[in-house]
Amino acid sequence: MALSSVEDILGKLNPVQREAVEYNGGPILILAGAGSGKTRVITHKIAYIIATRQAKPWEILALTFTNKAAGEMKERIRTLVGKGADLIWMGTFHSIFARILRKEGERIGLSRNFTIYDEEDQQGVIKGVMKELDLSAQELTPRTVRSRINRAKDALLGPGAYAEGAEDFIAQRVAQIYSEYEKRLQAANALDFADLLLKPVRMFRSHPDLLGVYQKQFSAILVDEYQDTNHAQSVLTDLLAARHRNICVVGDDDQSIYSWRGADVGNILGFEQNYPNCKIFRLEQNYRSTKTILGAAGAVVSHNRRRKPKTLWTSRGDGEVVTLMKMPDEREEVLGVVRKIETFMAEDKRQPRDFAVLYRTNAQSRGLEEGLRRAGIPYTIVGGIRFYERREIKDVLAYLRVVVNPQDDFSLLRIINVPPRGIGAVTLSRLKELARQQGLSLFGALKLAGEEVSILPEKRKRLKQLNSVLKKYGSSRKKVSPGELARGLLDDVGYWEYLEQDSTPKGEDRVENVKELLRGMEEFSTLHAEGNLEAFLAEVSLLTDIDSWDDRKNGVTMMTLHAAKGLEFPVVFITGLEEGLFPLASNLDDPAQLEEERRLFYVGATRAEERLLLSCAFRRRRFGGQYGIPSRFIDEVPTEYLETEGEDVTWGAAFSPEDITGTEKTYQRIEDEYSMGEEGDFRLKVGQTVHHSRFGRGRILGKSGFGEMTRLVVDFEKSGRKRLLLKYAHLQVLYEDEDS
DNA sequence: GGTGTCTTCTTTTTT
DNA sequence: AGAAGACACC
Repeated sequence: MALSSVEDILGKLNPVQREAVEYNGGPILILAGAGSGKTRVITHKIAYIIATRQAKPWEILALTFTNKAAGEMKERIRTLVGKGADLIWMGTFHSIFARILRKEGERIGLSRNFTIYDEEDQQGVIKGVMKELDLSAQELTPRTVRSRINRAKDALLGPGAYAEGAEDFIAQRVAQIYSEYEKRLQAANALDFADLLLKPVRMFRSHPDLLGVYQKQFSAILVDEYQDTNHAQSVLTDLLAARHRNICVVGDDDQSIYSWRGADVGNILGFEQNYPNCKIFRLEQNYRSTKTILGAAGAVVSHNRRRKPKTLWTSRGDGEVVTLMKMPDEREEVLGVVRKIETFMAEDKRQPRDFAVLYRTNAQSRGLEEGLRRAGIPYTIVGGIRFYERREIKDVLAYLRVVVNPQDDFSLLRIINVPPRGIGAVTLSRLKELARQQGLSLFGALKLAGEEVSILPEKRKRLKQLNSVLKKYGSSRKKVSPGELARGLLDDVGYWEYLEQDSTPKGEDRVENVKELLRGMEEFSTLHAEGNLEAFLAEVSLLTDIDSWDDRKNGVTMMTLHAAKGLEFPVVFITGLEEGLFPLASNLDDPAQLEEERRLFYVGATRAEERLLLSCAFRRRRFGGQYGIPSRFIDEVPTEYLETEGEDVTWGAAFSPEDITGTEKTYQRIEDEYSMGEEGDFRLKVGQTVHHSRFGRGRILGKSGFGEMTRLVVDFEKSGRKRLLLKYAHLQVLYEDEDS
C-alpha cells in the first residue's frame, strides 16, 4: 500500500479542518457540528502527527466511546499511514484504562486477573448487600442504589466521601450499601465499569512516578465525543495531558445525550477555562444532510437555552421536505413506516440498508420488527437484549470467570446450582458460613466442603465434583485455548444436557447462542495469538451491541436514538413522537432533562442524509392503553419544512359500554386515564367510581401522597380492597351515563 | 430441594 | 405485558 504524503493527508480537508489538523501549539477544542467531518479531522490529525513525526504512533492516546468508533478510526488511519496505526493507543476509555490497570494495577493491590462486572452483575451484588443489611427495597431499589453509586464513582467519590455528603436518609443508606459493596468487589477481585476510570485516577494520584511515565509517553492526546465525558474521564485526560499539554478534544454540546450516565457537558463548555491558551476551531459546514433536514433539526434544538450558539450550513440543496405521519395507533404507525420503505425502494431504488428506524425506547422495536418481517423486508436490530447479557451466555461466562478468578464469589454463586446439582438455600448458607469462619472466598470454602460435617454427605459429594472441575480448568487455562477450555468445561458439567432439556424454540435458541459464543471464542484465538482466557473475558465485558453491528449487511437498521449517534443513513425515521414517550414522561418536568431529550431529537434528525420522516400515534398501547398527544418537538419544526400525512384523531368518549367488562350499568370512559400527574387528581376523590383493567370496577376509599406517588385504597366489587400506586394503576374514572 | 402458581413490580437511554 | 420473586405444595 502506498502511504500518503503529508499533502495527501491535508488535501482532502476544507480550510478549517486543515487548520485544525496542522495546528500544533497546545490544547485544542474542536467544536464539530453534526456531519461536519469530525471523524475525518481526528483521523487525519493523527495521520498528520505520525507523518510529520510529531509523535510516534505509540505516543498517541486516542479515546472514543465505542469500540466500533475506535476500530473504524484505526482502519481509516491505517489507509493513511499504514501499519503504524496498530500501535496507536486507541480505544474506548474503558478498554484503554482496563488495559493500563491490568498492567500496573498491582501497585494498588489489584491482581491482573480481575473480573469486570457489568451493570447486571453490579446490581446483583447490590441486591445481595441490601438483603444482608436488611435495608428494605421499598423506597430504595437496587436499581436506584446502583445509579447513585455509579454517579458517585463518576464524580470520584469513594464510600467515605459519599457518606460525608449524604444528607438525607436515602443517601445515608446508599452510603452504607456503597461501603459494603466496595468491600465485596474488592474481596471478589472485581471491578465495575466506573472503577475502570476511578481506579486509574487513584493510582496515578498516589503514584506520581507512574503517572510521570504515562505523561511522558502520551505526547498527543485526542478525545472524541468530549461532550459525553464524565468527571472521572476529564480528570484522567487532564492528568495525562499535564506534561505535554498537547490535548485535542472534539465534540458538540448539542449532541450531549448521556448526562443520565454521569456525562457532564460542563467539560466541553468549560474547556476554555480549563485550558486558557487553547485554540478553538469550529466545524460548521455539514457534509451530510440537505438544507431542509438541517433547518428542521436546527430549529428544534435552538429551543434549548443552555447551548453554544452555532450555525451549521451546507452547500447541498433543499432536498425533500420532512414528512410527518400522524397515525391513529401504533399498528398503523408501523404500517406507515413499512409502506414508506416499500415506496422508496420501488420508486427511488433504495436498498434496505439505506433506512434507519429510530425510537426512544427499546420496547418499541417489537412492533416494528413484526411489521418488517411480515412485509418481508430484511432488518437488523441494534440493542435490546444484548448477546452477552443473555442468561445462558452469562452462565457460561460466569464459569469462565471463576476459572480465571476464583475469588469471584458472585459468579460462583451464579453457577453453583446451574445446571441443578441439588445445592439449595440450606447448603449454600452452610457453605457461606464455612467461608466466613475460615476467612475464605466461597471458592476457598468449596475446596473444604468435601470434609465439612455440617453439609449433608450427598451435597458434599456434589460440591467436591464441582470443585474438581473448576480446579482442573483453572490449572489448564494457560495451556489450552479459550474455546477448547470452554467446550471441555461445558461437557464436564453437563451444561449441554441442561440446555437441551428445554425443547421449546427458546431453549433451542439458547443452545445456538452458546455455540455462537464458542465460535466467537475460537475466532478470538485465531485473531489474537496471545489471546488467553483473561483477554477474552476482558474484551467481552466491554463490548456493546453497536460494536457488532454489521453495516455491510443489507437490512433496515432499527435502533434507539442513543445508539444512532455517530451514524448516518440516507433515510431516517424517528418514530413514537408523542408526549411522554419522546420526550419521555420522566424527563418532562425537569428543564435540563427536557433539553437533553431535545438534543436527542437533534441527534436523530441529523443522522439523515436525504430524507427525514417523523411519526406519531394517537393511541399507543403501553399496557392498558394510553393515548398519545403529538410531541412538542413536532411543533418546533417550522412548518415550511414539514409535510403532514394523516389526521389528528381524538379518542375520547367514543367507547361503547361493552368496552367496560362486567358492568351491568352503562358507564362511559372519559377522555383519558389518570395514571400520573396532578391534572387528573382532582377527579380521583374519595368515593369516586373507577375502573381498573384487571380488578374491574371499584370505589376509592382513601388517598395519600401526591403526584406520581399518590397511593389509593380502592374497594373493588370483585376482588375487594387493594392498595394501588396511582403511577402504575392506570385507573379510569367512570361517570354514570345519564342516557342509559 | 424442586416445581408450579400467584403476586408484585417494572419502562429510558448504555460504556 | 412480562419477568422476577414469594409462597405453597410435592
